[in-house]
Amino acid sequence: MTSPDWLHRLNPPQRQAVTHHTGPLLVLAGAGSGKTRVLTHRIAHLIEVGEVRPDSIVAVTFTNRAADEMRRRVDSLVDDEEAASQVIISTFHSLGARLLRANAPRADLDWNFSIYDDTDQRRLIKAILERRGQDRSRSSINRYRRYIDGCKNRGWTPEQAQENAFDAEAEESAHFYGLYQDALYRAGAADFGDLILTPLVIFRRDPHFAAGLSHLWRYVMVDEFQDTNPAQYELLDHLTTSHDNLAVVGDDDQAIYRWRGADLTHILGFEEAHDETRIVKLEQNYRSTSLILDAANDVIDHNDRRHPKTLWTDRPRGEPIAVFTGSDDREEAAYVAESIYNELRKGAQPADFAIFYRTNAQGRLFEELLRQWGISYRIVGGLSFYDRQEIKDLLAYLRAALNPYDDVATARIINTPRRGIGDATIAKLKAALTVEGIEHLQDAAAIADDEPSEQHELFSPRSHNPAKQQAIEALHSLRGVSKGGIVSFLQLLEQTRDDLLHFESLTPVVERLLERTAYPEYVEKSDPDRAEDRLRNLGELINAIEEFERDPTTPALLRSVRNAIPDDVDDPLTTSEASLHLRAFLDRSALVNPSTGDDSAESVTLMTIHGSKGLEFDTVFLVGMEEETFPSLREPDDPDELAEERRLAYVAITRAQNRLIITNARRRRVYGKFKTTEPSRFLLDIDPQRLQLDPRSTSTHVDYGSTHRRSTSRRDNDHSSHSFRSRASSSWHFDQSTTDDDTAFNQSLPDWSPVPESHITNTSGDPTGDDHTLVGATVTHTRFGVGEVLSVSGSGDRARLTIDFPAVGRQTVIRKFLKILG
DNA sequence: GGCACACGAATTTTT
DNA sequence: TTCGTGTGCC
Repeated sequence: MTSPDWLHRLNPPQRQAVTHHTGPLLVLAGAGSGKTRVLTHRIAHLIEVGEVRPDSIVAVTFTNRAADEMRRRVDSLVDDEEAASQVIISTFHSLGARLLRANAPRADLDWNFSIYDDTDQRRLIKAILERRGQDRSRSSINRYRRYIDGCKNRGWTPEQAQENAFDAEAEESAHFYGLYQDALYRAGAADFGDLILTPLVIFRRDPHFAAGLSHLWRYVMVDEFQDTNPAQYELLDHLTTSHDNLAVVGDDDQAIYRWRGADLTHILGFEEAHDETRIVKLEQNYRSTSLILDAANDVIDHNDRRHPKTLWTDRPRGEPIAVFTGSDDREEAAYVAESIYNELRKGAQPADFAIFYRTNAQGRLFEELLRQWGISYRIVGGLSFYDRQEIKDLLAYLRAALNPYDDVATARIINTPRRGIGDATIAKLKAALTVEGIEHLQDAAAIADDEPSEQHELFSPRSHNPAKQQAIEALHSLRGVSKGGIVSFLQLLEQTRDDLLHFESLTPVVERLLERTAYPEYVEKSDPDRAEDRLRNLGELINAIEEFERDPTTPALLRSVRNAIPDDVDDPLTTSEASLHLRAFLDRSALVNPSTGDDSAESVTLMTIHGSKGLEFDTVFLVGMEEETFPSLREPDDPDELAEERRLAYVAITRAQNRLIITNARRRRVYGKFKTTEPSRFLLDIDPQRLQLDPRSTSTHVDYGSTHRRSTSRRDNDHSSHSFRSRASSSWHFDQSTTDDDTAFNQSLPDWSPVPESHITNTSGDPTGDDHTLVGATVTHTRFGVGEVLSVSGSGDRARLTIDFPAVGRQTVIRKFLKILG
């Protein structure tokens, strides 16, 4: 077999990594050094040169986005389409889910087990605390949740947790972990941690099983290896028992998941743990200008305990890093929005821009301001589509139908929409769960629905305990609305199960469910303000299901799920076509969260820094660079925590290809109250030579950048003024050709009203003549409603219209976001 | 049983 | 600011 023609396009170390087929391989890949490139090319090389079976290659990532990206690139790189599709590319969690789905009985799980996300997890913990009469405050729930997750990340079962508990508190927590695990078991459910831990437990118990799997999957690759936690690490160990073909790629400087149990020693000690490890260092950065790279190094240099490496680039020095300090967080956001707006006018593409913040909550303001400037954006991460109330409700119905043991799902929707099952009734149902033979809410509901005589026969002999007897009688005593509600609820689930048996596709099942529950009507009545949005979400869920069923990769997925079920399983709810679809879809919805907003390439990206890892953008705005916000230190004295925040800053900076703009604000609203801030130490770590203060900064804390040292320090004492005087520089987003920006800012900054018109007309570089024909027209806007046009600047789709909306007052909106009624 | 209201608490980061 | 929880009333 000859070398593929793409081999010469790789640099020497990349080529070394790609052509290394067997034995352990550690690729230390600096930011922007072609990490994904190496992984995908190595897969192609294994197939095309090594003549390795494609289905013996497993590539594991941490995020779905990374998995999707890798899939896309492998597909385009490998000539043989069929072969490419057989390579397993998956996140750790999806891989775990897949293993469990195919081997549910080994873990003593029902085929239809549910996957609990952290909301479900919290609800379950709360239910246990409730049952035990313990404190069920949020902090208590979170404490247990953190503890349990921590154990699972370490690969500890409740027994191991007990063994590792060295004080009373830990013992108590470990005990609770056991109770929690029992409850999960009874609910036929696995939480996220179990997706890793349970396969691990199977492997430990049955090494032959693990060995068999490792014979099948002979080439294992791991992306972002620095983020593996001990459980994942052990899982990899089992998967490679019969060989040591483990290729890991990572960068210790980009380890940002310590809080999720990631352990840096895995990558730092890989060489010692694996004999004859081949180490390849990728040190040439192809992404960023040298100045950006230097700034990143300024920040990361403060960390010790790193793999020694020097990242270099032959790219030009590039533009200085712009720094802007707003007088408050709103001004900061306005600055970013305006800067992007100006660049777009000059012909830049929205997709070139990204805004990175430390916490999701910071995104809101940027969202608002971008919308005001008529810039389309998308938010990646944050509350996911599948986290929305209406979506979770509908999925809970499906889960409760598929898995009657799933009490968290059942409890969620037993009275949603309202059907007369109130707190008192639910308390009666829960009270009955203490009786043997009644394990689940749906059992209890069924007893309430039954005739008393039958039940007495069934349960009386066993429950002499008067309290239990009483619990059952309480169920039987239910009458009227409550009883009716229970009857219709059970009927609803039964009908849905029936549909699952009789339909080939999931779509009609869900449509009929929506109809039967009258959920849309419920939304309209209970939440008229947001009804439109929420109904659209429900529509999108149906679309997502349809799309899933149409997806070309779905049949293969379904086949593997179906094949895993032995022939002697004849439960129709497990084997029916629609239920197969449902399980696969639920798994996916639990593990994948799509971005929200305008998802086309035509939008600016907003995300947390964590979400940005692995991505690159022409221009990056790194916002909120203040102490407490970033770094955000829970334990201010914990050096490890600070080191991780520093790596986070490093990740953020190295995402930028050509331009980096760092912003912060002098004061910021936290919980609705203003707090004054200090600049981030990470900003101060950057050599001022590389920075350039944007002259529009209304104030600044310190001397960033030598050019402006004098003028800025003077302004330090000038907190009240919003004007800016220092205009010496021509930073990239400052259009010097405009004449009265000063006035514009002076007018616009003191009050935080929508950006005034004067400002907008000023920034239009080449006025094309305003389209006044629209003045006086009636228009509608999706958010603001109907309004009347007061004035227009510009023409065409991009024209900016100032409109009087009776509902929200005066707003300036881009033409293309409006519908003109006449 | 359901609703409206007031109060208090809370935020990293993601599968 | 926004969320969830608890209270009191119909």
